[in-house]
Amino acid sequence: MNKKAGKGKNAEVCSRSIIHVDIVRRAEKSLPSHEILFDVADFFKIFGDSTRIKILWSLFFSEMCVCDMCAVLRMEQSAVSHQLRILKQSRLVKYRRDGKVVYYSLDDNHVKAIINQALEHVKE
Amino acid sequence: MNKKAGKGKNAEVCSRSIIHVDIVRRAEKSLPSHEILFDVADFFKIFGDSTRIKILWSLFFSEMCVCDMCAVLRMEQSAVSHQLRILKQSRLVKYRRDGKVVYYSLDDNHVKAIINQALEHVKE
DNA sequence: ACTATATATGAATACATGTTCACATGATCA
DNA sequence: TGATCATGTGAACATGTATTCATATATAGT
Repeated sequence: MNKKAGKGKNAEVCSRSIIHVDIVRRAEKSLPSHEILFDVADFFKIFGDSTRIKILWSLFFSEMCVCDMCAVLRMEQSAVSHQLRILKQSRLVKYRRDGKVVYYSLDDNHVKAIINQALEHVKE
Repeated sequence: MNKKAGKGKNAEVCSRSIIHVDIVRRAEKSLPSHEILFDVADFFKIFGDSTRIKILWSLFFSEMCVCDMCAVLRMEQSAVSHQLRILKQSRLVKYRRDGKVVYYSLDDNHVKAIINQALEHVKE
C-alpha cells in the first residue's frame, strides 16, 4: 500500500506532492515552543468555565469573601472554594484572611480587559 | 443539627449575618446574564486547547490546506479535521474548496490580538 | 476545652472533550 | 465507471474537569 514504507512513525499523513513546502516551513518556524503553546492554552482554559468567569467578574468591583460569592453565584461553598483554588494557583486572584473570613481579590490587571474583549466578541 | 431546617434547597450556604449585602447586590446587578456568561466561557474554551492554538497561529500568515496543517502539527488528518470543524462552527476560521483541496483561513480579526495577549501574560 | 462558624480539600461521581479508527464523502483523472 | 486522493465524520475510548458529599482545618467566643 504505502510506497514510502520504512519511515515508521514519521510517515507523512498524506501524499507530499500537494504540500506547500514554503508555507509549512514558515508556520513551523514561527510556532512558539510546545511548552509555551501549552501554557497559552492552559491560560485560556481558566477562563473557559462560567463559574470562574462569574467569580472574576464579581471581583471587578471589590474584594469579596467566599460567603458573598456563594450568594452571588447561588452555588455551594465547596464548589466555589474549589474554583477559587484554581484561580489562586493561576495567580489571577489573591486573598487575605481576616479572622474566620477570607477575602479574595483580583491579582492581575489584565483580567478585566481579557474578559471584556471576549464579551465584545460574543455580543457580535 | 441544622437549626434552619425546612428551607429545603434554598437554604443559605452559610450564616447570612456576615454577608456584605451591598457588595453582593452590586455584583448581582452587574453580572451579565447566564447565557452571555456561558457564551463567554465557551469562547475561551475554543482557545483552551493547544492543537487549536497551533492551527490558529499557523493561519496568522496565510491560508493553509488540511494537509499542510497535519505536517506543521505532526498530527493525524482526522484529528486536525475534527478541530477545524470546531473552529469553523465558532466562526473563527473559514474555508474555500479548490478541487480536492480545502484551504482554511482566519475569519476573525481579533484572534491574533487575543492569542498575543495571552502569550504576553504567559511569558510573565 | 468545647462549640460555632468560615473556608479548604480529598474522594466519588457525572459529564465534557480530544484523539484514534474505520469508513463516508466529494473531487479529479484515466 | 473505477481508481485515487484530500477531507469529513460517527463511534469508541481514554482522559480531563466541575460539582457534590463528607470531613478537615482554622479562628473566635464562651
